[in-house]
Amino acid sequence: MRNRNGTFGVAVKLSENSGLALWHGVLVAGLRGDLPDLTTRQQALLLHVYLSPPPHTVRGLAATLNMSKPAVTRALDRLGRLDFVRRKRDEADKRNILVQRTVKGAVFLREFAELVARTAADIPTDTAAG
Amino acid sequence: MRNRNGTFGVAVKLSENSGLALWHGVLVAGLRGDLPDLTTRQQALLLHVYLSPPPHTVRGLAATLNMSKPAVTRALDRLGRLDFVRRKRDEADKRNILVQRTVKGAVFLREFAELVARTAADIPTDTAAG
DNA sequence: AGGCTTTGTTGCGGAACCGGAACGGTACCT
DNA sequence: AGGTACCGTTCCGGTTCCGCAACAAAGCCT
Repeated sequence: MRNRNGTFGVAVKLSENSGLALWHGVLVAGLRGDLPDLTTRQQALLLHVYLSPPPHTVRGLAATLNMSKPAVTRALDRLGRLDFVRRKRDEADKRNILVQRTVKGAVFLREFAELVARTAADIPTDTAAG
Repeated sequence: MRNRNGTFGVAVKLSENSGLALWHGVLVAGLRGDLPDLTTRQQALLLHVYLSPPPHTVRGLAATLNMSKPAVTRALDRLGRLDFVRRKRDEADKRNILVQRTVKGAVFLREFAELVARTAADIPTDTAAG
């Protein structure tokens, strides 16, 4: 079965109500936990850097994430302070900044992924087939 | 099969990587769309009101969502301005205010749920069993 | 009635965020 | 070398958010 993004695989089955419940559970668990609370844009940026193929430039991120360049710069500042992401000058074109992953960022995302999976496991499927 | 929350049903199967991909996809789609961008706490509050059984008081919400009372009040102000939620004095104990759902809020949440489901459908399962 | 507790709201200072515009640094082009 | 285009950052003004503390209103209790 071919998915819309062009890859192959079995689609994740998730009914609408389950999706809401999942989102709810993860958000609440996130607020309880001591993880740093990131802005929606910061979250999106972080995930995008880790889940989309490089290279990631400021301008590119701003375009695909639909935010202004200054917003991207500031988000990188914050994520950099948290050591979740790192800036590196592009030696080929020294105007560009390449956003790179870090070990600490990978650890954080793995923990977050476990939180999502754990939350999902607690949600009963209402109409299952989605 | 009994879930941790006490209800019955088949658990949502979601591998860790799929969870991250889902979160990423929804966040990015949300930034692109014209939906009002709510704070993490505002999202959590809204979802909690709609997915958890009433009654919902300010103090109760503050406790379960782990945020200060003023933060709840202001979140209610914003969600109320958006007509996603409504305040109602508790006639039994006039100190309390009961947070109630609205039609517009329900519509918004349904659209959001569809977005989640649609995004999930595009994610190939990597190791399927979660 | 008087005092005490509880509930939600508001004031206040501080911090974070956003977008538009201006800026320095780099690349390209003639 | 000079001019132009592009990239990321910084500056600026305005908005939003947060928590703590103080507050009015309502209940409770003797």
